[in-house]
Amino acid sequence: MFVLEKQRQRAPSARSLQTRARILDAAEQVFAARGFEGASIRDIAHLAGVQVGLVAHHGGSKEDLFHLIVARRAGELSRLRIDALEAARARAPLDLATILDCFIRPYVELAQGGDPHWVAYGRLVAHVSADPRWRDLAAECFDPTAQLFIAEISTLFSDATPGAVAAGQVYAVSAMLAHVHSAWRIGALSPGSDAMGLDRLVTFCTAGVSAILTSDR
Amino acid sequence: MFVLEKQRQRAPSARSLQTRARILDAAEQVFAARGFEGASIRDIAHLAGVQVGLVAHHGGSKEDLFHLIVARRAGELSRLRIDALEAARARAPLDLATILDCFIRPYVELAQGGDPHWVAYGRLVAHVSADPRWRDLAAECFDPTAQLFIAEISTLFSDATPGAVAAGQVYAVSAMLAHVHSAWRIGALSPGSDAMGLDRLVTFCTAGVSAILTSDR
DNA sequence: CCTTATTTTGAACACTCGTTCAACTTAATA
DNA sequence: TATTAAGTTGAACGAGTGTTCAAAATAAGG
Repeated sequence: MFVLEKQRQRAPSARSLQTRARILDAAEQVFAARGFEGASIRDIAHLAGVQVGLVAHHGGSKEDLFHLIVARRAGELSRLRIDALEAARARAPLDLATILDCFIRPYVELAQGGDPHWVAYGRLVAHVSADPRWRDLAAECFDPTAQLFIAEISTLFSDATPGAVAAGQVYAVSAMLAHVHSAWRIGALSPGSDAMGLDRLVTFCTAGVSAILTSDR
Repeated sequence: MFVLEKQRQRAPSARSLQTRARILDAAEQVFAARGFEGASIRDIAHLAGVQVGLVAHHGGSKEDLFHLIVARRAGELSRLRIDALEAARARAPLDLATILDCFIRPYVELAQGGDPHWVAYGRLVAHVSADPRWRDLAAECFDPTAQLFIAEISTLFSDATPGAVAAGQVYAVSAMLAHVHSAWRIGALSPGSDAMGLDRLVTFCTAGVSAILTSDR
């Protein structure tokens, strides 16, 4: 899984870093649009404007590249969620709605926002979450933060089963992904911010999780 | 999309029907396990024990075959859901929990039951629901029944926005799929029936939908 | 500036893919 | 039973796949 790279003897040139970024961005777009199997290295190379061989040079194997892309923005997403949680905690004692809002809102706003990078990354997260093939990758990139929120909820419902809290989190995450991915099913979605739908989603998740955790003891 | 077949002049032989069934069953397994892109006609042919050419003969193009497989059991799933709804209506006036239970329970029990056909079909439904590529197919196979349940919920919450009811349905379906597909994330799942987890799922969905529809007016 | 590590090219390799089809076998119908 | 529609085989087709690599271009470090 992890091979130790040969140590560099020279700093990478600016052009090399730029090319690498173009390849990773292209991979992000293509993986998001077509999924892992549907994406091809040649599509990625073409979108990045480079030769096919360069993709392997900068991204390793196709699986390595996918891993790289998913891990690249996971940290920032986690940071936004945790920052939101800490900011909310500084304002007032945390309740369930606030905790779930801090977890859900950053993802939805990024995935539905104007930045194509994050829109693509949002789809990528959904792919990773849906396919058991990426179980380990999801565990590596997203579980730590999810565990943190689970712990926060557990302190709020101290007599709830750990399994019940975990179930609530999984259901909430699935609803969050459906909110972004299956928006067309719900109705014509106004482009740009859709705070009203987001509030509705948080309402749904809060009530659902609350019902699970108060009936389970 | 639809080409009219040349009219048959002879009844299909028993062997032909048997072969066709083996191919469709094999396709169901392979599509479910690997997704549309990941599945190969050769895998399907090998699992069915036939030559690659026969798959095209009985199933048409790969996309035709996928369509065929998804549509094949959609009717029975719908019938189970609608029968459950009518049986419940005959017992007592319908409430939200009962309506959602009638929609969710047949799918979960089939997808988690002992029949490999339905286990595979459960994964297939998740694939179709997750990928916007199958938007029309999902609309054809699953929307009519979903609309029926949405209408039932709407009569219960007469002053709720249609969009809010639809959102609740989509969130509930996503939680249902996550319950079956991401069971490993929630915890070690006891093999066979898991009625306790199913009740928890219905509790979650009922509370979530109820919260949406009573806060939205 | 020179050396040489690194990046980039361009092409090839060894597959797998979905689809097609002539030839052969099976079996429904008359 | 004879006819012949339908089912089945086995192989090929062209296109596309991820990956590899020698050679050329580039640029960092001495």
